[in-house]
Amino acid sequence: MAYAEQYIEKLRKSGLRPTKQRIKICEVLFDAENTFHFTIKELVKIIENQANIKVSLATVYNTVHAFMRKGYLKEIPLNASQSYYDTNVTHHHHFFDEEENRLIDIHQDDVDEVNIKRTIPGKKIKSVEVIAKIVSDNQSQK
Amino acid sequence: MAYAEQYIEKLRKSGLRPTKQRIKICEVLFDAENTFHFTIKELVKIIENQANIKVSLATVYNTVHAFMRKGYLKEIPLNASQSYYDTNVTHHHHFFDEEENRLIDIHQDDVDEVNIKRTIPGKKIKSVEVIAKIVSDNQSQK
DNA sequence: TAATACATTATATTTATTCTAAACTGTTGA
DNA sequence: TCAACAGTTTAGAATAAATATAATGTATTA
Repeated sequence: MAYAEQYIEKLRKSGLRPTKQRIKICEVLFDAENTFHFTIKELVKIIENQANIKVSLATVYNTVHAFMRKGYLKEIPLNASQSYYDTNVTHHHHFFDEEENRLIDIHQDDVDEVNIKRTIPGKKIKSVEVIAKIVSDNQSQK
Repeated sequence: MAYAEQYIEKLRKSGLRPTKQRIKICEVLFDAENTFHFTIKELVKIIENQANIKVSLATVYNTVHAFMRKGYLKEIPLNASQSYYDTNVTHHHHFFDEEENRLIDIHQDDVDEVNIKRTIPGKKIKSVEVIAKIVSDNQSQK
């Protein structure tokens, strides 16, 4: 709760009113020592477990989208039934373990700069994401 | 229709019965001179427009999934409300134009090999996909 | 502190996708 | 060739994520 002030500041600076729901969501997302991945469903569950306040599903969606627009969160490009979000907004990539449905960060230093030689007239590259799908490495493979 | 024979062959080889619905879907997907991207909804529309036969939505889903399992199609990793599929199953990457909701192929030669230095014990990399999001390049930007 | 613009909420709605169970069809082997 | 079977198609129902709605509540402002 000690961090509430800085979240109020953060929200205000980006033109979002610091409501108690948004501050609570900030605490869940940005108090954590490490960045992490989540789905809306998981986020709702965390809020339910650690908060005394009730936050409606619509608010969670709205807030997550607002935070994305402000660059506090990013969406991980994955074809999953639910969207995955990342509190780590620095430039990095992901392994996706399809067997365990688990995302693992790949630090930027662990991937050579992705250099795309082709350009599209009138467009510029906003972001580059690498998704490496991984599966069990059964030794006994041909 | 001249290609029907080869589709029958293709389906049979992969253990799928060559039904008239599947052959029709093959014609739509693989007769095209160029590879292309599509959503289920778009595929249904194409089939409706160029076929005399009626194919139910469930069959389209089943067939697309069967073709994916066989490696005839692949899914493009994108957080979109609908899944995007690609008839180009060779190793390549994509631009995604968020403003126009448009996918553009990036040929493998236009991207340096993505070399991931990190490994996960017991796992091996199955596929590596690069998604480059592009936006309008307004000259007048700081 | 009143007015107002923005937020939250419960609920309904939308939409993609999956499921179901009955009817149908391609294949196999006699 | 045909019966039997396993795989397939189908319409419609079910599911679930995400979005819209509209009434109520709250932060901001002057």
